[in-house]
Amino acid sequence: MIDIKLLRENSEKIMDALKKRGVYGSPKNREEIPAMPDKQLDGTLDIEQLLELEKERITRIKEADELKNRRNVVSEEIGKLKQKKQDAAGLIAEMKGVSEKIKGLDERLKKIEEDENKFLLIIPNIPHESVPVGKDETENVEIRKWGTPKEFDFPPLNHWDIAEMHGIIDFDRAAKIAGARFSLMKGMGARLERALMNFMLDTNTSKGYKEIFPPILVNKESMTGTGQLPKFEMELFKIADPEFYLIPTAEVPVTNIHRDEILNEAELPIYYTAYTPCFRREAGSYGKDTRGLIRQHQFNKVEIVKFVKPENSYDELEKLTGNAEDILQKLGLPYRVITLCTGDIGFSSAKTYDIEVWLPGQNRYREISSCSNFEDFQARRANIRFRREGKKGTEFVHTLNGSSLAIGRTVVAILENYQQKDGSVLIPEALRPYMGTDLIK
RNA sequence: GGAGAGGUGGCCGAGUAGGUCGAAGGCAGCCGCCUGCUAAGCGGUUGUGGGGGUAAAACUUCACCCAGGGUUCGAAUCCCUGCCUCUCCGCCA
Repeated sequence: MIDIKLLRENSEKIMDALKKRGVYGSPKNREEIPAMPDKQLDGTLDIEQLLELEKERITRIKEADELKNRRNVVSEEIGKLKQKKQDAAGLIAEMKGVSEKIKGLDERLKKIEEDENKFLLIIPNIPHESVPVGKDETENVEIRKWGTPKEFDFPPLNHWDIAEMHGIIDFDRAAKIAGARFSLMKGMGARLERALMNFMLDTNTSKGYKEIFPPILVNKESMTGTGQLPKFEMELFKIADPEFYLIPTAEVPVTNIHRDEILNEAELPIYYTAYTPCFRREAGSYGKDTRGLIRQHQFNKVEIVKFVKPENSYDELEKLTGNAEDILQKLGLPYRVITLCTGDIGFSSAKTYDIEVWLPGQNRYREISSCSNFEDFQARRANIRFRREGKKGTEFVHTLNGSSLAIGRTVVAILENYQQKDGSVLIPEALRPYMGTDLIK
């Protein structure tokens, strides 16, 4: 959520920044940027209208506060009169009218605040100045590469062919049990999934991340806190009765650990790592990645989440991205890091690096991790603050998170990168203690 | 699922025949004083959010005693709903 005060004082700047990500901010801007993609456009977003509401809010607060003050003073008088057994009927009658007015003003105020909130909750974050301006994923910028894609002296197979060969992933039966976009891991496949989970958690905890195992069903407040709601309900699985949402990433429960809390400066930074299953509707992705493990309704992921002081958050983003890269390096998987441009960055993020792993079966890089700095966007929504030593008042923390890594896609990368001519799959050195073998054959 | 108890400030804990309660008291914290050090002691101070005000403060006002409604001139105190916690019984991984 962006700061209404900031918006009040810098509305032009903010609308300019939003334009870079393809969000109009005001209907009059619409013609100025006709070439932008429409995925983030929202006809209801009108910041000028919001500012009008905000003006009225301030006026109504003044009116209501004045009346409330009068009521407080007079009510006290009435109390005194009554104690002295004196008549207060006139004052009571007057206050009856005052209370009616207050009620009306408070109702209007409540409506204004609700409307403002609806607006604010669907305005995306402002991109950081270092984020390249661009309209969509074609304008993302590669910033570094690690490793070299292996040259095969045979045509490399897709991971689903390799998996089928060894009977370690059973998509047909998964479809029978649940449906499309589910997988059934068996034998060494199941073991690989578990080995990766432990390897990633161990690697992260050895770097000072505290291990968390959170709820994977969460309430609406948590989903709103991290930014999934209200705008992206269609992408979530929801349980109707009682109402719960299945998390699409551990980011949600783990960031919400400190919702509505005031932390001490000395506690920061806080580093968490968590394994969870993740659930996504993948609405609108029909026809994309229909085979294999790449796009599933349920997948496993190890996530890292940070709560930091504002002045450190961009350093922390670099470190966090480096931690995710380290997992890939330890596994010997070639990858590249890209900076998402303003048109491709996520709703809540101020800056995002995607890490893409090389997949020989697809002959291209595919996203395996996404590392973001949300600055105070989530903290403001979730009301996560801290108090500086010796200073009064509070500030919002900055939150960050990144996958380290998506486990299903890591399985894909290992199967495809480590396949051998005879169909067997070598296990990366770092994983052997967890697998108890060096080869899937 | 059945039967009860309860949710007050960083913590503990008063406060129910509604009236001057943002809330007694204690602890912890902070600032002074004092004792050659420490402890004890003395005085003061210490919440969050919104509005006004200011260069920034000071200052001022409104709201907040789980949340949301209601009754009333006036509610931490009364009524309703929800959420959460705890105890007992049943059931259960």
